[in-house]
Amino acid sequence: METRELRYFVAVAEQLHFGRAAERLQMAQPPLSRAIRQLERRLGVTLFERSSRAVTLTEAGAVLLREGRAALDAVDAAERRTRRAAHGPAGLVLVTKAGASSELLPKLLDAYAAEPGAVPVDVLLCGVGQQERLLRDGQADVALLHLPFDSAAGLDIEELTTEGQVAILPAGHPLAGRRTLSMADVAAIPGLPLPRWPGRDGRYPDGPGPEVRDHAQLLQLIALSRAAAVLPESCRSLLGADVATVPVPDAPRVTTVIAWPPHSRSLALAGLIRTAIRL
Amino acid sequence: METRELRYFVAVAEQLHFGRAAERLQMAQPPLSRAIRQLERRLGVTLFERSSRAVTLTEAGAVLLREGRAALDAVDAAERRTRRAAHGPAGLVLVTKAGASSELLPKLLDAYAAEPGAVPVDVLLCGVGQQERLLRDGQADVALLHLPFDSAAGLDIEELTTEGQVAILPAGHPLAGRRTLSMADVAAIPGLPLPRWPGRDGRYPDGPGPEVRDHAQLLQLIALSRAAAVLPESCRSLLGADVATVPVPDAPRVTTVIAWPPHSRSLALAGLIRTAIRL
DNA sequence: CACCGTCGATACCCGCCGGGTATCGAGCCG
DNA sequence: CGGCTCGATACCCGGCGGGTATCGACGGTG
Repeated sequence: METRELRYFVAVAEQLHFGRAAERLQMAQPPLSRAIRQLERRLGVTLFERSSRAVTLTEAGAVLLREGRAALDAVDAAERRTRRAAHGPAGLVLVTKAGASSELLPKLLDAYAAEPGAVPVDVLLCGVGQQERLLRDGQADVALLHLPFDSAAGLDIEELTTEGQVAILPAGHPLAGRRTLSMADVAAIPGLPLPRWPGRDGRYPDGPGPEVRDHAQLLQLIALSRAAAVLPESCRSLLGADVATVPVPDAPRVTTVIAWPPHSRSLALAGLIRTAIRL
Repeated sequence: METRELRYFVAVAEQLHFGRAAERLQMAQPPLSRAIRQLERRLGVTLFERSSRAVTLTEAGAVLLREGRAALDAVDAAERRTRRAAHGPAGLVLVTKAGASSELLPKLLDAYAAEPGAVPVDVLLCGVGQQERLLRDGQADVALLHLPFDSAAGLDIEELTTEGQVAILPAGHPLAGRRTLSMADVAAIPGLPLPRWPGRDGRYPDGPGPEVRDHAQLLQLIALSRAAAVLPESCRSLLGADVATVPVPDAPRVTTVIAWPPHSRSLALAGLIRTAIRL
């Protein structure tokens, strides 16, 4: 299977529409149809059920979509890492969620920079749930993840810290004076729904809360009395006076881990991980 | 980057010889040279240092070799898993080292077969160190690994059992009567060197012992008084009267784990793993 | 019910690129 | 200095990837 065929397939499988997929691929529709047919014939597998009104994935097609995305990521990673190995021998890219680990990250960067043989570290801030993909496709070398929110499947990890969670409420809200709250309390606050985060596939679950992509967005909504949230304690350091925090003892504890792609073979990366573990 | 280019590159990088690589790829040498040049131009990276006497990998080339192999495995896995999803909706392939887990494996298979909704499980026995690759390129769904010998990098695992190790000696050897032996004792037996197992890259380390690929081979060599070995206790069940065992308390304990590729989404696999954990 | 719009499939054409053969040229050897 | 090895270059050809034009099946609609 050629990567070109895989890219075509993924485009059609995501759009479920040959015309739009062709547009996205900057080509005409007939050669795309033909390429998919050829792929199906070579694999000996039907990937799509087509009618003139709708295109749907078969079971095998769903498997190829998932596996094919991973394979394309691996190819992209190979290309990117090769380019980086050639041009700058130096530099690590660390990715984390915008607005998370605001205490740990500067400490880690400072401590690592003080090590002998440290290389420059670029920090890449991304939306929720993007870290894993950036690691897998070679745009980043190492990530800070927060279990159990992020998935560390297929990555090597070391645990760094564990912390409890606190409820974040608009300043002056009646419940803001409470000593503690339970998850059930927070979920049931009238008029302040919990936000909806994007799932692994980038889609949002159904529900009443506002859709959010990062912490800045969320905090603004809370300050505006449009939402409440439960976040790790360390978020407190970047909160303003317009929100209040209340401990939530029965919320799951959050573990911050440092994660990297398996089989990484870089002295610089090993040094950064060693520094992180010692913190 | 197309997979064709990657396959060409990997062939040349492994042979370090354009002529032989072309032969292996069943093509003529000039188009191969041209393809590699094009790849280098498109990446903007020199992958090989060539002289008319020798071809060597650059640093960037070494990166592309490692990453490219992983990417090709991912593409192969996508193809194989798609075919299997289409043709037989059923069946899991479990891979383990020939001659290992001889007690655990039948128990696991029997217990799983008794579960409601169990699917047929094919058992694939392979040489040492091959399991990880078979999982990654889609030929197998799940593996039994033995830490710390096997590497579980990039796989999801659950621990099943932990056991000590015993020395395996020819029957009648003077040391066979001892209550216990230390690692140092075993390593220093005159005339009975420890065997050499293949490393991650399939090559054998230098040293005096015989090169072995699986346990059957090893046991035969021990019976012939050509080697001694230290193996997990559970190996005892498949030993004949021609060898003797002596516990080695200071040998590292061996953990048997069940391992599977991350992001696996199969009910059958989940059932097998659940059964294994309950054992 | 006939008309039309949508959308994937088919038919057909063209130019590029991947693969072939022949040959060159740089090193190392005897 | 001749000959050998081995990668690079030159040149040719056929297939395939991509384009346009068109068909045909299916629904929605006046």
